[in-house]
Order: sequence, then structure tokens, then C-alpha cells
Amino acid sequence: MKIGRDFFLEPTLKVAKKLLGKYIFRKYKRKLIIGKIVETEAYIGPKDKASHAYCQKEQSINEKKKIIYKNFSRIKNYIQDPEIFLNRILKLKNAKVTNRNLVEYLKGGHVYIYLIYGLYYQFNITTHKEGYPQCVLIRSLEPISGNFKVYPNGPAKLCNFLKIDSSFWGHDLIKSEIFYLENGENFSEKEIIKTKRIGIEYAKEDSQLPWRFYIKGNKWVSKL
DNA sequence: GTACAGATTGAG
DNA sequence: TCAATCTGTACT
Repeated sequence: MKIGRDFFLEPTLKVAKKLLGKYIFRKYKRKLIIGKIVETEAYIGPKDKASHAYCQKEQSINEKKKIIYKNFSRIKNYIQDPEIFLNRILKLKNAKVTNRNLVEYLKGGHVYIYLIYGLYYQFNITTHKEGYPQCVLIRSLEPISGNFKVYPNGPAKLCNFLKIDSSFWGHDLIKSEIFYLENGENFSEKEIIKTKRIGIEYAKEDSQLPWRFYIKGNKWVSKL
């Protein structure tokens, strides 16, 4: 069964754990690529120093508006009332808006994908209510169907496996017929390993938060 | 305008 | 350990 909107509207840490064991379906060239999520990380902006929505210096309202207007055509299909969307973002403190991270402010169930190091894509799913920049980074999949020569055991590698790129920026996983999630296994707290997140040393004390989750004993969890 | 770091990866 | 080289930020 396809996963619906409500699944993604819950608190981000809960969603990050619930996503373990769920299936990602991707229709590509008349074939179905399937992967089971085995590793995730939560990013809870704007208070989380590791989040793209975190800013040390407050961004001006005019600068935020400029970026939202500039990118409006890219997100207009995913919001109901532009006025409400704008006001929610503008009243949030210490929240940064960029051309890249704007989709993080959409309600749960949308795709936040971006290029990192000029080479690799990172696939995140937005969580929580509209106006709050929170998401879950999908770090590793267990391949169920697809090209088994392309290992999906890493955040960039799984994008290659799923054949997704920046064209999916903002994509709605709930309404989509070509890229969506299906229900799968549920894991208890003791079957879920919690560690600090990877590669975010710059986030100071927040780099130590236990917001990375993976299925205990699963061989497809990414290597460090 | 220029410099630099980053939610990574595979090769050596 | 390093290079691949895009995007955002903090400087000049």
C-alpha cells in the first residue's frame, strides 16, 4: 500500500525511524526499481546547526521574499495558499531560505534533492507541517529490484540506483505515479541503532545528536 | 569578484 | 589520503 501524507506530517525523528523498512518505488523506462530503506538521518531546522535552514546571522525579510518569489514557479503546485506559506516562513526565527533549500519548507512528503561536492545528489524527504524546514536524509537502501551492479548503500549511490536527480526537486511523493513510497516492515526501538550523523563536524555540539538511524544487522547500511 | 567548505565517493 | 568540481557564504 502506498504511503499517504499523514505519515510524513509527524515529528521528524519519528518519521526518520518509521521510514526504516519502507519501500521506495521508482518507475523508470517501463521498469520498476525498488529499494528498502535501511538507514536515515533527521535534519530539524532551523535550530539544528547541521540543517541547511540554519543561519547564524538573521537573514533579512527582503532577502527571503526575493528567493521565494524567484523560485515560486518551481513550488506553486505544492502549496495551497502562497500568502500563508510566505507568512509562515517570514515569522520563523533563525531560518535561512536559499534557492536550494526552499522545498524544505513544504509540508511532509516532498523531495528535497540537491547536488553536493559538485558531483553527487542527496535525497531527502520533507517532514512535518508546511513552513517548518525539516527533512529526513535517506542514506542507504537494500536493493529489491533494479540494476544490482549499482549498489544503493550510500546517500549518493542510492540516487544513481533510483535514477533520480535535481529534476525531482520538490516532487510530491504522495501524488506521484513514478516515484513514491510503499508500506513495509516496522521495527521496534531495540532493532534500531542510533548514532551521531555523518560528515557534519562543522555543526559543533549538534554533530553529536543521535539522529542517524539504521536497522540493526542489515548489511546494506553505508560504510563509514 | 574571489576564496573556501561542504549531509560523498572510489581510486590509490 | 585525495581529487572530482557545484552551491552558498563570507570576505574583498
